[in-house]
Amino acid sequence: MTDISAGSEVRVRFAPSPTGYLHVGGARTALFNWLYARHTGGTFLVRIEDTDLERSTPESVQQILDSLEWLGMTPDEEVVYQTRRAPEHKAYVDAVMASGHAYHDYCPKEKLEALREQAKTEHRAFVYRRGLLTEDEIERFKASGEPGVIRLRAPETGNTGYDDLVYGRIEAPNETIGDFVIARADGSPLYNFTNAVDDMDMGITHVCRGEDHVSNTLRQVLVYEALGRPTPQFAHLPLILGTDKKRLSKRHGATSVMQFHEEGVLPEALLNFMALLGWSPEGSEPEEVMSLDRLVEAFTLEKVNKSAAVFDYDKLHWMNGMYIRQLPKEEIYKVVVPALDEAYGAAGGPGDEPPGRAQWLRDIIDLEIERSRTMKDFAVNLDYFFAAPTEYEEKAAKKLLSTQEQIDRVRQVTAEIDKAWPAGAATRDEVHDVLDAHLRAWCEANGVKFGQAVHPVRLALTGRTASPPLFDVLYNVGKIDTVARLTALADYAEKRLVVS
RNA sequence: GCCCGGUUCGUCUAGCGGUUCAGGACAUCGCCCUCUCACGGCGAAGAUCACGGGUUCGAAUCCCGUACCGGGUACCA
Repeated sequence: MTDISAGSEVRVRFAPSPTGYLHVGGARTALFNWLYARHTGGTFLVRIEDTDLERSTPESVQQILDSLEWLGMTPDEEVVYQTRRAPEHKAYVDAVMASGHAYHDYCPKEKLEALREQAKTEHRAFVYRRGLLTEDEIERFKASGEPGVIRLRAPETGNTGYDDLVYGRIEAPNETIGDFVIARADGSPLYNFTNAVDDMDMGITHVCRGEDHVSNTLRQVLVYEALGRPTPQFAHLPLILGTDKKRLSKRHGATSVMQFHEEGVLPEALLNFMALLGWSPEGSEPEEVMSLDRLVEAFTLEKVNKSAAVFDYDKLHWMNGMYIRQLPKEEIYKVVVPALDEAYGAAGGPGDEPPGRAQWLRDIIDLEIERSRTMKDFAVNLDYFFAAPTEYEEKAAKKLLSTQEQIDRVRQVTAEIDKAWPAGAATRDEVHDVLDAHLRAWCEANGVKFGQAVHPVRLALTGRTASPPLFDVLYNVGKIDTVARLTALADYAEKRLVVS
């Protein structure tokens, strides 16, 4: 077995089968291929493995391509579709038949089943070999009209192996491999054959894929050998698991790339996070938040791990928050303004008051940037700017508004805010500073703790106990609404008092 | 069953025979900042390096075995 000559230009490929959307496992595989290509100045290709007609769909193809594009990993050459390469596949099957490395096999499924069962009870590996059937049997099966499959004739002694760039030497005795099927009875070729043959024709130098393909790689090495062709380098990547250490699936949360998109995860953050699943940069000082350029620069196959990694949504969201805070504000507005429009329409806002709704939207978005972990958080957390709260956090209401004294103070604070609010077109800072100073002075004079005065205001305006700095919220809610909301809270609290 | 892998804090990981009674990050908890939350800063807790044998003056690091987990063993990919 020979390897593709070192030094030639790197060509890698991502080869998904279009039987569903692109999930994080596939996306991580694509990313490692893409990073490796960029790091080495090589070429990144995509091949759609759609030979399973039963399960492949054009929708899946489109979804996978869309997802890759969203992540910014577009192929450097035209996408290859396996089903369009049927003539080439047939030529290779013919070649391997002609050279005696493959043969027709007429063994019916029932007999195979029986053989498998028997092997199991004898604690042996089941391996199919030419010669399992007598000439008589072959003739009889042939005559029955049952179409035969084509099997590759595998060596019976010695070992087959290869050097995995991640796992090291992988080797198995040939007596455990057996003659495997390379083409169905209808002539259509199977994965282990097409995969190897297409990689040859595409000039792939490095096959980088999930760890679930390690065992099959041995079979593919046999295909290369049967064809007398050098093998590419192989690098297998550890699997990605869910929190229960089982293979990541829908019940763990989002698994499809587009689902992360919809949930407001930024592509850069997803990429960064996925890169750290099974890989870490060389060097003594640890890096976690890494730009795409930095990832490309630092990425090597040598630093890929062998063991499976659990997908941690918390850490992804933390990292996404980091990326949101790094984003230029304009980028955030571009996404969040339309999201707010969609969620709330023309509700709320400053009306015709200067500086106008567009600026108002930007102002309130600014308030949530350091508080958001996904792009979706904005619309959820800014709701009170678009409509007065309809309910108040129960625990806070009980604590802050259970005595007449407390309620009276809310009314006093309301009056003070109303009185102190700067007239005319004051800026946010002016409003903030003036109200802050006035209320503090009032608290001082009346022996009220600042927090005591301010907490009910927050509850009145937002319905919650947590929000951006209160006077910034006030500014964007506006004087009239602020007073109205405070009055509403006091009325509500009084009603509760009477009832109880 | 057989073949092939994997196993360091809850999670992602650093570590590639001695400078590590194991470092960082997320999550958790505490303190600071502070009108709350968040951001930021500081700190705490958290790993007998799956287990058992070797090799060695010395092992998370090398070797063997066991356990557990995963993959393959298809006319799926």
